[in-house]
Amino acid sequence: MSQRRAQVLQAAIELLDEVGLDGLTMRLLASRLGVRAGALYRHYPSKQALLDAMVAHLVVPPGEAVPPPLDGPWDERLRGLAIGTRELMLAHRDGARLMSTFQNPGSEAVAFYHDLIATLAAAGVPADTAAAAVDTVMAYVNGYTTEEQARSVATQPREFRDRAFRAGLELIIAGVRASLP
Amino acid sequence: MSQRRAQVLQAAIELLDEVGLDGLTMRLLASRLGVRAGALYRHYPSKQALLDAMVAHLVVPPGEAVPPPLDGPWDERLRGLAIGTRELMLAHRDGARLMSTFQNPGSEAVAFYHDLIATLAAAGVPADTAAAAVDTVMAYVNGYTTEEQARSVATQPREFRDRAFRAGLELIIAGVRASLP
DNA sequence: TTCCGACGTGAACAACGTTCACGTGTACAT
DNA sequence: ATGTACACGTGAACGTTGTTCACGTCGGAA
Repeated sequence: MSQRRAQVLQAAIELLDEVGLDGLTMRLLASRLGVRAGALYRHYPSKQALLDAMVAHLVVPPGEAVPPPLDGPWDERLRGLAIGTRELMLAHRDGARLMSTFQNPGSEAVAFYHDLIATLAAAGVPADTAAAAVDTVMAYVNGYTTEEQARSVATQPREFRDRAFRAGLELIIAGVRASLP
Repeated sequence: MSQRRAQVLQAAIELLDEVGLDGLTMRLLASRLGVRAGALYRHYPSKQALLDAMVAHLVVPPGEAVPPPLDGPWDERLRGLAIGTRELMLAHRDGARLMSTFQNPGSEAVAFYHDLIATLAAAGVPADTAAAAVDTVMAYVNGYTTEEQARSVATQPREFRDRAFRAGLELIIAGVRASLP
């Protein structure tokens, strides 16, 4: 990766936290780099490509271990997936909306999914229920966090929102547990 | 409501299904009505106001009874809320995204929520769990349907997606049931 | 020295939401 | 019949957006 390319990416992420996704303009980003808008297209072919790069960079922070535990009981892994994903989204302004602009799941994430589903199945969860559980948790995380960040500047304190999120998550996990023999 | 105002609203909804939310332009909508873009501002003060009116019109289709049953067992009511909301979103292209541009919950919806929470509580669900259950279901419906509609032109047939949605929903309901004494 | 590649400029293009002074026509009251 | 009020639409513009492109500049390698 080109040196300058990385600087553009870095500046874009910083600017996102300052002005939000709607305020993130090619011209504003360029001016932050002391440059005109057209110059950015030397490094990224389009704004969408830049947004994709931002997602990829935030999802896999370099030099950081994979957050969710790769072993352990199925419910802890499911919890780790949900909490870790939400943490990732909350780490930056409009993080959830930004993530939803990205569709390529990435082979690493896909592998993690399959492994997680296999773990659930090994714990006795019916095969179709295991897949449904992972999808359900992801849909819930996405829906909850998107709405949470859309409600402008946090009407409720973080602790409250954490508790509500955990409550819903435990509800789903309890549902999965109920499907065990 | 002015006659013309209703025609603009009607045309906007039809155009939404043809070109999607991103293609829904004031100029295109105006040309569909045989008019210039500026004329639309006689009827709606802004595009956002028009989008809000579209949501309000779609959420409460005139001359149609309230879809979710107002009585019955708590799990059927929860199911009705989830399925009905998803049905509403799927009724039009980009329906989920359109709904999420609207934030005023509307007093009617709020009343329905409180009534539903009371029903859950009456059935023995702990008070905080009841509120969490409704929030969780709504977050799930939003997350699932948004992702479903974002995946361009339905990679999977409707029947499959219905089954997957129901599976996740039943998972949450089972989780609520597990909290009963 | 020459050449090449990375980088940036400046001006433009099309499209967007929005505004505004200015025209219509229709209906109702005088 | 005349005047007036109102609903509706025009046409042109403004500022902003993403994007393109011919043209520069500058440093290092051949």
